[in-house]
Amino acid sequence: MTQPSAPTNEASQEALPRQHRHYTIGELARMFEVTPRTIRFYEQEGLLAPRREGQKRIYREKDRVRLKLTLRGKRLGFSLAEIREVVTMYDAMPDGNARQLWRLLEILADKRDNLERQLEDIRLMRMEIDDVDHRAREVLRSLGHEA
Amino acid sequence: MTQPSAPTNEASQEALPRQHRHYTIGELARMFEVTPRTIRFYEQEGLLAPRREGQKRIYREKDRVRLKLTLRGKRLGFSLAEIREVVTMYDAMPDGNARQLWRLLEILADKRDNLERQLEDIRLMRMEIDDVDHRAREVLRSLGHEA
DNA sequence: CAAGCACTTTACGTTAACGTAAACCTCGTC
DNA sequence: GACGAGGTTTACGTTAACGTAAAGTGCTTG
Repeated sequence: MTQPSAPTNEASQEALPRQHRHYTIGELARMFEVTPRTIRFYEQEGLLAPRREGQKRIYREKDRVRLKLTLRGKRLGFSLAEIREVVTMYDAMPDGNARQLWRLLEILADKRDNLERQLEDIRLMRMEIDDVDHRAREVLRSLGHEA
Repeated sequence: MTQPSAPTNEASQEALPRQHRHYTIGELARMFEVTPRTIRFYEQEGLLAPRREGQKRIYREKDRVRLKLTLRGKRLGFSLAEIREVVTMYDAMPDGNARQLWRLLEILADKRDNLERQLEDIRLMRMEIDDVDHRAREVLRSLGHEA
């Protein structure tokens, strides 16, 4: 219904080893179900830095991973600023000075704490949900009996 | 350094069974580390409905629980609108019609899916963090040796 | 009784994270 | 050569979730 044939760039690269693939903004957008606008915005916010081929943005594997991590961070409620802080420090690691590295460890510990609290929150909310679910089914059952 | 004595309302109720306690907006705000403004905002959004005593808002145990659940939901990335949908349906449960109840079950299943994905996200992000942490410590170690 | 604290309403301001629109290139293809 | 599908920049708009400020009410305490 969509692509009759046409060996697109997208398809033609499918067999390549991931490391050497590159992506257009549209491809990435479809992969992660976001809009190109979002991806450009992340670049503007310093989270991505694709190469250019003429005017067009070319994303490499590294960029794809960064986008993936960014979106995961978002789903967990981190702000773009927080995410940027980590990823940029990560990139600056090899030649980073000790102070920066300690700061990074600090941030990481912080994130970890955050995750632990989220785990607890999830556990609790699961219980609540199960409870509400149970009650709702009870009421439905009684409705069925009286009807 | 703060309260020399003064048996405040707050303190005087400390021994009461939870079910009969009531709270001012300021108390709740301190308990959950939010501002009164936030609590009023949640009321405006239909998440809370405290009784009034004259002009002042009086929160009962039920309100406190709702606030707690609301904040937990927020930490997990749910919007106030989503949270409201669940809690209002929960309250309407006893006399709710079947259609509403099915809708509720639907929503709950949805939330559960959401939580499951978050669990996976947390798992993955933990691994990433551990990895970065490890690398950072490695670099620090090497710095120590060369210094 | 003045001061101070906690509460109230009203209303405008702010920030993050994009959405949306306009106006423009640049291909391949019919 | 028109055109449609993708890409680009620039710029203003929008929404959620509050912050903040102003101006007033009511208690209780020195």
